[in-house]
Amino acid sequence: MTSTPSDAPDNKPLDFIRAIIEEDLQSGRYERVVTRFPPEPNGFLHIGHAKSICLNFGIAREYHSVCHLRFDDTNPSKESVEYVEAITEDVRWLGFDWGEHLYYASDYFDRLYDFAVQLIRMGKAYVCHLSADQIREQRGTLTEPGRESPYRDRPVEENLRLFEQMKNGELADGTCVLRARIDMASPNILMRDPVLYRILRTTHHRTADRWCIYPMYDFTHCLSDMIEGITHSLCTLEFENNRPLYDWVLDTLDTPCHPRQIEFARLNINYTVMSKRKLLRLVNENRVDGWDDPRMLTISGLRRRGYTPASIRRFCDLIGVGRRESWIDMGVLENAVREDLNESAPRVMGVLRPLKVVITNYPEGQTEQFEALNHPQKPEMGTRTVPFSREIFIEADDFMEDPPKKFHRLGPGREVRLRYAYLVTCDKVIKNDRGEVTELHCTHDPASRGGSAPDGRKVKGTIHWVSARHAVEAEVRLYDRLFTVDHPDMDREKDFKEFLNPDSLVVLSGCKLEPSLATARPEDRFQFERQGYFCPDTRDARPGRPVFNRIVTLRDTWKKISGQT
RNA sequence: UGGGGCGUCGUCAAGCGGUAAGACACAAGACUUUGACUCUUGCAUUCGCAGGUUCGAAUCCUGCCGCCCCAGCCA
Repeated sequence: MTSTPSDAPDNKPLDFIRAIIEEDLQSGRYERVVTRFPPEPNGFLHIGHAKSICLNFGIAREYHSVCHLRFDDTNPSKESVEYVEAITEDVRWLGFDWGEHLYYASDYFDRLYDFAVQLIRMGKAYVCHLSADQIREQRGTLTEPGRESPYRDRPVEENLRLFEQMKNGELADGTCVLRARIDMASPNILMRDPVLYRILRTTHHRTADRWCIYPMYDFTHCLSDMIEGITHSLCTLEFENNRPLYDWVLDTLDTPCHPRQIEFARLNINYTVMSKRKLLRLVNENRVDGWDDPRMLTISGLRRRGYTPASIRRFCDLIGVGRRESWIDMGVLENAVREDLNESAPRVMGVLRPLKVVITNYPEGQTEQFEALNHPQKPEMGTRTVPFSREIFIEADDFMEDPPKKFHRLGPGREVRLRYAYLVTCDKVIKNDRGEVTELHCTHDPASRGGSAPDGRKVKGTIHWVSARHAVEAEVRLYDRLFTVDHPDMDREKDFKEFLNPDSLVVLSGCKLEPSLATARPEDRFQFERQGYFCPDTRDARPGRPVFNRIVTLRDTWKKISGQT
């Protein structure tokens, strides 16, 4: 086999992992590159996993190689097929393909058992009857060495017999464990005779009740990597302490290859929580609408929210990979979708908080069709037709009774352009008994048909509108960050749920959308001009009852100028 | 106070002895029938701190300081 050159763009500096891989290929340490993404099926994938997925599958792609999808399913008490299915779907949706290489650590249970027996035969593992508490107690502390187990020097034959009894279900849960025989005085606590197997009578989602002993992570992971011929085993920083053990197992056992573990910093994003444990709590305690709540940074949540796979890949590309703990600003993620959707999303008009406007000098009963660009910068995306009539809706925010000088929109006596339609001037403000503006009377300039005046007068403001008679009524859901503080799970006293943002979801009903939106399909994404990007909610939208999710807002310079929040 | 890591702009992040890339954010301006997009310009005399080596250091050496990880029969 010959080494395969990377396809990575050479205009960009290599991250430290790709640099190591290049070295390994050049030095001949490895002849090819095989990676793997090894999720435990005990929860849904989130944006942090996407970083790992893009890294592992991305490297495989660059080296014309493969990335295995392997479920690390060694703890049946927390795992289930539902998670396996969700994870599979998410990885595929992100745009990656593992070909034939779908594996389960549980597929290796027989071989793992044999490796354990081998270790026992070598005098490198023993069955320990100490209780969990006793093991902990004898493990020592960060500064004191541990004490050796009284069972440490059991004869090989006895260990073999006992381990077989464990496997055969002759011993109750917790009776004993299989431990590696390494060094109770090691400064690395993980090397102080770590547990390799425990007895666990729980039905496994794949092997059912065939096993009542299950291998631990440190024993399983390195051997699974080895069995699959993985060359570079990429994981997060907290596994750095496990690397000596990873290497010990593979060095001690007679194995044909030895994958290289490389650790990188996990992804942190502010104003959210990332751990599966915390996400699970939000789900279980009904603080969100399930794992795919559009406010959650799970892959399924982002999908339902309307994020594109390309935007998530782009995000992972932007943040890079390194070894320092870092916090990425939520804005970077938002920027990645905007970048993608700005290119691809057709533009439409939708009024979220409608204010009725009557064009008093426009003939009653008349309708005109205006041609609107689907994408002003991309004529190839075509045009559509938008109906106009005497009564329309505009955005309530686009009118101010007493506007400041810099406000370019509508106000009493002010003229504004209705996008693609006419220039209109506000003549009259109608209010209810509470003093709230309920309706506007305007006059249009018939000569400004299409939006520009023949006399060339400049109108600074252009606002969007929807014909009242033709409007599609819809529910629109506006999302904001789930938490009010940048590091919700780093407060010593308060639980992270105390920082949930009560305004993270705002449901608007009675929104008025242009008629073309009546036929929106689940995969469609639109830019509601001047508002943001939106998509139909895949769970709640029904024919005749449209529901749209706001994916992300547009950048809003006016908000900054006016000092709104 | 054991061991393993990490410290370059507000946030990410290049740099690997030759005199601080880029991105986001921010600021100013241009353009604009989306206050969007796009474009232009500005934004670290300085690389956790202190010494040292060198003609020359973010890069090498020494010593401090700060932060993260490890004492699950979780992964």
